[in-house]
Amino acid sequence: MVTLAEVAQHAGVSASTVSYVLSGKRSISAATRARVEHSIRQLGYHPNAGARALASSRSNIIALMVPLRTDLYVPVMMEIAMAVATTARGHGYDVLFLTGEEGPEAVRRVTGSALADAMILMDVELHDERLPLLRESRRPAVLIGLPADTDRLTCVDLDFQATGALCVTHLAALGHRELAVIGEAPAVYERHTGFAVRTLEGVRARAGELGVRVLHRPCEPGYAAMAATLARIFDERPGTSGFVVQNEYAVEPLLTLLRQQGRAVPEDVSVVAVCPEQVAVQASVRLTSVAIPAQEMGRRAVELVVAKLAGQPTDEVGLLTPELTVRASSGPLGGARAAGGTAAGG
Amino acid sequence: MVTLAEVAQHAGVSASTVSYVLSGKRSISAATRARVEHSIRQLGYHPNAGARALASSRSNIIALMVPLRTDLYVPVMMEIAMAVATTARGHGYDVLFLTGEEGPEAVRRVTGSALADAMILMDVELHDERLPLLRESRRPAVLIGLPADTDRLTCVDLDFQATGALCVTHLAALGHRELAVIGEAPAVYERHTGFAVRTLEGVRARAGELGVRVLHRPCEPGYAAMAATLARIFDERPGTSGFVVQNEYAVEPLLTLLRQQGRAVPEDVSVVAVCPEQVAVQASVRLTSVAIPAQEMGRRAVELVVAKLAGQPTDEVGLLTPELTVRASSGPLGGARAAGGTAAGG
DNA sequence: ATGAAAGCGCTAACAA
DNA sequence: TTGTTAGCGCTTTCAT
Repeated sequence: MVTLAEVAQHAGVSASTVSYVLSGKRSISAATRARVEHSIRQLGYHPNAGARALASSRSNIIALMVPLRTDLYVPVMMEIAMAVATTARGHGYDVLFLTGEEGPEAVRRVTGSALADAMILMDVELHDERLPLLRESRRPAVLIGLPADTDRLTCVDLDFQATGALCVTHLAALGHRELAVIGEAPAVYERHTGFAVRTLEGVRARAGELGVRVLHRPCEPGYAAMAATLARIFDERPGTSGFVVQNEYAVEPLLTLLRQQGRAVPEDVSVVAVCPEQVAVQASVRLTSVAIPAQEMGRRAVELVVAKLAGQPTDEVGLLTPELTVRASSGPLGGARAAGGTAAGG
Repeated sequence: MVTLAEVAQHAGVSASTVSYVLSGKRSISAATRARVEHSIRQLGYHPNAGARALASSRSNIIALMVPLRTDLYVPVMMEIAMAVATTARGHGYDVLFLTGEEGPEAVRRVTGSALADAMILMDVELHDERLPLLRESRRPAVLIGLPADTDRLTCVDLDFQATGALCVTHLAALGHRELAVIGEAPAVYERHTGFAVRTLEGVRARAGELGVRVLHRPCEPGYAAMAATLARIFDERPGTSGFVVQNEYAVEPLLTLLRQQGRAVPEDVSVVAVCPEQVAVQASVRLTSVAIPAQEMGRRAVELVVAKLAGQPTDEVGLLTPELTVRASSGPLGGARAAGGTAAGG
């Protein structure tokens, strides 16, 4: 293994000079810098990560805790993780991949051993067990998701409350008075996952303001579960004409079932989804949707972490504003069928 | 930060004793061990990762390179990554999450800096640029996927050649003589991804042996692409009655389109998928499928890496035997419709 | 069964 | 602008 000392000798300078060429923490004459850089390249030198971490007490590693659970939509998790990794590399950091498996203990282990300089946590629950440890620790942390108490915590998330409200506003404007929310799997609500709960709050608040009725039904993935859920909804509220779907695994089953029941989308029934753009666009009916900005969330989380590591102050909570894109799955209540008819607005 | 020296002082022993209690590399009297362990717990000591790595030249980190691309089915990548992470933790390793973005350079950087003790690579291409570097490097590496030349390389993968053959055997046994393979996106073949190419080889070889015709069509994700692909297939080979689908994004579009065209599954057309079990079970028709053992692959990769780190010899190539599970999407050619009729075997 | 001490390769004062 | 040097916290020989 090539060491810094060897580079120094090869370039005919002292070790510290090499170190400073690398870190840029003091000015170096052009000639010296050139010689050192040449030696570095020629010898194929890479600084030893452990030694560097020990001497500088900085590992240049950001830990990312991803949920072990599989009831959330996996591509979103992955997209966030990818965005975290690429953004982190752009700032000179590597990413340590931790699963939720270890639980709160992982926080202790990683901060205690100085394995990582900072942490990013995904899938935060409203009353997450890891938060007390995070607050104690003096290492920077950023949450992707919003817990109940954000005191001394930095968070990034889509504004799901606004998202829920936005969906209702859209459907109400089209004349729909009875809405159903197809939600995540029951387990997601049972463990009080922030985004699911907040969406619902947003939906209910806006529905109250606009005087529309809302029925909420969690839903397991798959066709069978969706069929049962849908049957119960129309049983209980036959007049339901608008759906808000926050469950990627339910989107296609819902569309297929509606089709089979002879309910045309969007002529008879409108559907608005909260999902990644790819899902909305590739569905069998192009979906009116609020996109989940997974990349943006990952990117912002890293940028906040990096800012904190640089000692810059950051906001506690950074909520991204939802944007609703109208596609083919929503239209006015009682809108015209097929081509030709110009639908009258609600 | 609590250091080993502080623990030693607190327990009234020397630093080396504490170190040996931690590593178990020499025998310690029960009394001493108890005192040391008590001090460790009381002080909340965690060994400093950097110092440990420097002194032992082992970081206890395994690097995992995941593809940046999004044309492969993401949940499989994630499941592998999760399995790698949890298995690694079980062996005392953490996982560094690298995206393909950096390319071959990442291999150099990670091995050169001693950031990781070993590497696991996903999404290996037949002639992968990273392989020469891996062979040079004296650090253990395991590939998930099978390159063209496996010399001095350890690989884990599903036996996709056998998988392709198995699908054809199943369909041929049911009497189907004209098959179509719905493949991954064109880009996957263009970059010579091993698994896609090998499946096709297996399909063609077995088809040749059994005298059935095969048409292969790559397919972009989404309904529109699938519709076009399907039209071309029936146009070219109207007698097609068996489908092998190796593209998770195409499964549901295919089933929906067949339904819309009035082709019943499995009475008119049989479908066999190569996909994760979850996809097969949750599809609108429960799919006869060969499961992709993502967890098993991740787990085996780590176990191989750990064995190599321990200096144990390992096989070069470990191929998992595919298993075909018969579900509702495949049946005899010209099989009976609906309930009642007992289908005559092919 | 335990201790003492020499590094591991690097960073960052302190000196010049 | 550059060099000298004292650690960073741990592992591991060498002693005892």
